[in-house]
Amino acid sequence: MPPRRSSAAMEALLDAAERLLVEVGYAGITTRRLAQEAGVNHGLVHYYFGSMEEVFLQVLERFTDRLIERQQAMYAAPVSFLDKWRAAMRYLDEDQAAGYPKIWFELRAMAWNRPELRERVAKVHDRWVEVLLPAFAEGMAAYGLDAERFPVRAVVALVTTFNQGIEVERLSGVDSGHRELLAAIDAWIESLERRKQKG
Amino acid sequence: MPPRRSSAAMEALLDAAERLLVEVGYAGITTRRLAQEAGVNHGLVHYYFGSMEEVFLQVLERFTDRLIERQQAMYAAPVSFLDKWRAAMRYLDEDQAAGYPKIWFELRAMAWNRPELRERVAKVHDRWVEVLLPAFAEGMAAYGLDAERFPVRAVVALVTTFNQGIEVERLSGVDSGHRELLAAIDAWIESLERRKQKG
DNA sequence: GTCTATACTTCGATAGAC
DNA sequence: GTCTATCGAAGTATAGAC
Repeated sequence: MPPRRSSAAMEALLDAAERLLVEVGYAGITTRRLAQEAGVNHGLVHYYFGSMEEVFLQVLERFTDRLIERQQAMYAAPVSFLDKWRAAMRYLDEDQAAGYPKIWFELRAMAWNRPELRERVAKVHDRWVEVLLPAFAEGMAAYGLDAERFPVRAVVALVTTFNQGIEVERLSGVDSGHRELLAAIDAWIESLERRKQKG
Repeated sequence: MPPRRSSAAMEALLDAAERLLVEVGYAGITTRRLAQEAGVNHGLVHYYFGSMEEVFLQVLERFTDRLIERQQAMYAAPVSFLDKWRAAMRYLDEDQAAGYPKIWFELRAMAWNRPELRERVAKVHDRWVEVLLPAFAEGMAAYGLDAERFPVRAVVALVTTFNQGIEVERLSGVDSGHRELLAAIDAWIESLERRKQKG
């Protein structure tokens, strides 16, 4: 019977799975290749996880746990909304450098065809929205934006969708207009911040 | 030697591939399953296409050709920008009903790990942007929006990313804030349209 | 053009030696 | 816990009958 808590081999396999998601995508990961990447015997994959299905489930679980943690930490900082925004946009590039968007969207693409995984992805999104909602409500109030015409829920939906859209485009090798868009938004929020400090 | 032009069996296989992309995703499509779904013998898959690789390539080619056609037709109509926008947003739901976003994003997810396919996806995006750019330039000018603070390229990037973000969220079973967001945008453009007709 | 039969590979998974 | 050996199923692809 495999241990319920982590061992060195288990962690090595989960780490290897993330690397392979970046390198070859979920469809290209086999038990043998996974074991090779992790530097362990392929028999251990089944010893520890029982099936590939379970491997992917635990990869998703571990990755999203960390994702939520980072999201919460980012918006918990007691700084201006502009600074929170800029920190979040910085993460967009740092995450890309670390390969996180590839990992995340490979897991999500896999989840499109597996209800158990999709449910988990939807829950992670809800947690993300829960973090963004109060931050943006506060920000919009501070900047005196009309929450009647642009409900916070709508603004947050715009932010999550545009954020994911940027990442999806990048995964396809597209980044046309991204720089201009991020610059325009930054300048706009900055102008709101200035107006606030003046008035 | 297989024919270069289409035959009934070829079309049946390409149609079947699209259905299977919706039903099981690209990773679940095998030659045998594809042939079964198309109602033809699995030997024909290799007779006509030579390999699964080539099947997917032709599915992508055919699907994106049609996609570009529809995009061009939609924005070519000689109607107000508001009407174009509403037509495009209507397509968002019609396409979903037809399963197109699932097909499209399955192909794109596959392309994340295959440079030849990714290049094609990037080209399709460029064509999309080429359609949107003049339409939005015209719209922004008509509504008197400041193209200095919000460059057309930035606005178009916002539209493509938010559009794809909505579809990606839907594929994960998420649609929180989508209704509110689309309603807010529609109301905003409508107010611009009214202001234009008054002044 | 269409179908069957089959070669060959690789997969997930298990059994059992160590 | 780790490794080797192996099973049975399923994959791609091809050869050849019809």
